[in-house]
Amino acid sequence: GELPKRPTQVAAYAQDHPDEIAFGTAASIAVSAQVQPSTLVRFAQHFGFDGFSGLQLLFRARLRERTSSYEERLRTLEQNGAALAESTTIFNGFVAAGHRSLDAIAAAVDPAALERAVTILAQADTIYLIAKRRSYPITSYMAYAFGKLKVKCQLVGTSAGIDDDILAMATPRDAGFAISFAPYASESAAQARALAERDVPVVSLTDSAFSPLAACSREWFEVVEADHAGFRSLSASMAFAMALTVSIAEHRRRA
Amino acid sequence: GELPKRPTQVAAYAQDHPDEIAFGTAASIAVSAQVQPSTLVRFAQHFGFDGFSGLQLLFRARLRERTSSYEERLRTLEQNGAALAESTTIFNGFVAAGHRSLDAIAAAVDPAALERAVTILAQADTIYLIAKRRSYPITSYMAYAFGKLKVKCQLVGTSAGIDDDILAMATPRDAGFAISFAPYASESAAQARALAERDVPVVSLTDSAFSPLAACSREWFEVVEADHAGFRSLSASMAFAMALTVSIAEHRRRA
DNA sequence: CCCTCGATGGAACGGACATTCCATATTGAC
DNA sequence: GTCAATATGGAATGTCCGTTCCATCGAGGG
Repeated sequence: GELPKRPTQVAAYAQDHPDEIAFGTAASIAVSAQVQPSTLVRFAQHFGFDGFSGLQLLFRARLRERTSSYEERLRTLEQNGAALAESTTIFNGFVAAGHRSLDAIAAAVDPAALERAVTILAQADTIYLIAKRRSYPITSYMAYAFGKLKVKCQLVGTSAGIDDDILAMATPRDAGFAISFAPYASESAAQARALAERDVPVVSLTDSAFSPLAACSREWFEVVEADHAGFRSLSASMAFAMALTVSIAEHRRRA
Repeated sequence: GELPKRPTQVAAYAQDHPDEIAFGTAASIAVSAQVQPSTLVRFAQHFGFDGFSGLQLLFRARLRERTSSYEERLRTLEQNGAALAESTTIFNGFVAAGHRSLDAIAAAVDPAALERAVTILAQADTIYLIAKRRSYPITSYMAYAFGKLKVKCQLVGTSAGIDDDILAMATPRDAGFAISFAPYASESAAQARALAERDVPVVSLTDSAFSPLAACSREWFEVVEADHAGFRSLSASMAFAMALTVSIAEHRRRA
């Protein structure tokens, strides 16, 4: 609905700074939003609240629910710690690790670099997916998705022996996507380097700047998977891999 | 460090109800924690704050950071909506889908059922992992992890033809773990049912009670993966699979 | 051009709040 | 057992907050 000038100003401020509404005082918010405290009260009353405090309660409740979703749940569970079955503790650990990993990769990925990587791979004739051991499930899912999306790709690392023969067919018009985490499978690094030396562009996903993959890649991305009990969650890598896969398909569809 | 009685009481309350500390007033918190308001002030001052308000500010800041991690980030990004590269939008979508999936599975898994499933699989001689298509990466990672953990398992669905021969070797002393999502690969369902009919206990991960897997499983778990652009994230399934894998290994180690 | 009605700014008010202070209780040492 | 030091409860206090009220402003209609 339409509102007069000041109320509109308040509404906009509330949208942009919900935390401020939740935590601040009417006076402090009034200064920030450049209105009078009385305007805040009138604004709240206009929406059926008794006064500003009522509206503030709503914002606080919303904030409470937000956080109480999984962190709160974990905390509650951890309180009963000893009483919990070991499996549940482990499960919660992996769920939490997944969340943390996703947060980490969301913060780490540079949008511009991602766009460049998508462009490189979208222009490739065939995409060679290189991964061993615990990275393999990721390329395996990518291969499945690429198949659905009608993007030509070759999964490397599946059967013994013929990998290098397959990679030998790659030309500069193709591209490689390599994944390797510490301790880096030397095979993957060698294969990626071999492609790079023959001017086949390589994009990679790894876990540090010291990875051998970083050195031979046109674009590379860092993902630090939070681990639990020594095993990584793969949640973040999966999300990234899927984003890359779908983006490539989209890029091609439009081209 | 050690504290007198009332301060300890306050500390315990603060641990259990951080939101209350953040939002409430000294008076209301005093009632909830069954102490005097003055105790709260003294407690805060004991930790170097000017008064209770200082401590409250800390709790509010903590709450702010929590929520502003990924939800806030998404909101900020979405505001610039059109200006963003398509790849970044897709990437954010998958990260968000991952978070949602993890939240969903955390809420859906029954700890008791998980513990029963772990017990079943831990007692198995060999664990047969059944999955096709987009579920395959999950069992593929499980097979890798089981290998590391020295748990005997057989990955089914990898090479053509010999699957049924491998499954024919399963006895009631073994167990099966099957994953299938809609549209259910009929092969997986048939293989799981075949095991069940020969009294081989089966545990499964699927996405609805109507799944053919649910019918033939001793224990089954529901995971609804949030999707983006038609592709599921697998984040939740991965977390669950890893929890199951590690729990089984732990269970065996102690037995 | 003037009148009316809603919007706005700002001062005044009442209440609730955090804080402080002091009397009392409790603990620990000698 | 006594004393000192610390912890605790509860009332008093001064400040800040949300709210209300009123004067002024501006827009739209007659």
